[in-house]
Amino acid sequence: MRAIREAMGPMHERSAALPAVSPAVESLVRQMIAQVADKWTMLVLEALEEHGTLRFGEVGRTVGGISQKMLTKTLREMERDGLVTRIVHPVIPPHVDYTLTELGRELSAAFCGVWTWAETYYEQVSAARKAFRAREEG
Amino acid sequence: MRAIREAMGPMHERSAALPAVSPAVESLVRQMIAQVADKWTMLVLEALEEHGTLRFGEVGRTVGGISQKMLTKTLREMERDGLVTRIVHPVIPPHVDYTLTELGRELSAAFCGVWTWAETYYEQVSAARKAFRAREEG
DNA sequence: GGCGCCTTCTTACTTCTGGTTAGCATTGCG
DNA sequence: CGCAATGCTAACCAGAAGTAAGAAGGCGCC
Repeated sequence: MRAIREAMGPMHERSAALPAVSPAVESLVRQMIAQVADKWTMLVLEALEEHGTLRFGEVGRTVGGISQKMLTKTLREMERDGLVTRIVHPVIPPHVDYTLTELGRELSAAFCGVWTWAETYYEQVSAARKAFRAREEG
Repeated sequence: MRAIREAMGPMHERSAALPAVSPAVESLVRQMIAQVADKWTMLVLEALEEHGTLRFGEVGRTVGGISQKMLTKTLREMERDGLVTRIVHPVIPPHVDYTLTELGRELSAAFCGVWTWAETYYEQVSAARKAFRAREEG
């Protein structure tokens, strides 16, 4: 994710003609989008939204297919951004609970539209994909 | 993105207890999310939504900070998934126009919530980030 | 006529992210 | 004793993304 190209690298220097919002806000929002528009973040968000509070391993199993490393990293970043609270119960074996914050629930709600879109249009998308393949092969 | 771990690799094999939807649909939707929840896809989507039809270079400048390689790849995938139409005017120098399809506009609308979230809460997020840094350093 | 420009896209080469595997810490249980 | 359970880290490696350069080909400039 690399902090949105820390100086807006190649491809010219951004068109000067942007909508209304201030460039600073625009840049911040883009940073957030870049960090939040991550596969694992979305999946973890949905898992926690659906099940309430989950332990580390439960999040992993619910999300499915995520490595411990990425799960740790994703949850850390989400905690850092105030999307989840992380409660460590100092027992052996370790027990850590993750819960969405209000901010996290809001974001989850915002992503809801994307989930709905995916569920609504996945047939159209796979049709488009098939047509595309046929077009380029034929 | 790797097609949602082509066999749901590590971290056990998904919890058997999932909501209502069929596992096949669930998996397909996850694939789509994984491919569509990409930083560049979101940014390109927004650029095209906002400006209507754009040429290759214009998309790049509007998005800002994207390499030509990734722009080509992203637009190709979006075309393949039926999100944009790609119209090549066979002139020299080359001239290629990109426009959102109805499907793309729907997706853009779905992402609108995320943009709104980001604009609404970026102050809270940066506050949370600052607090987190203070907490872990102090 | 030769040179270079324009724009989109491709092709090496390099850097960085993410996955895999192994290990640590610490208590209880067989 | 030794091993399972749980959250997390470290080392290593494949694959993804960034960088830079080139190709195509008609047109303007000298």
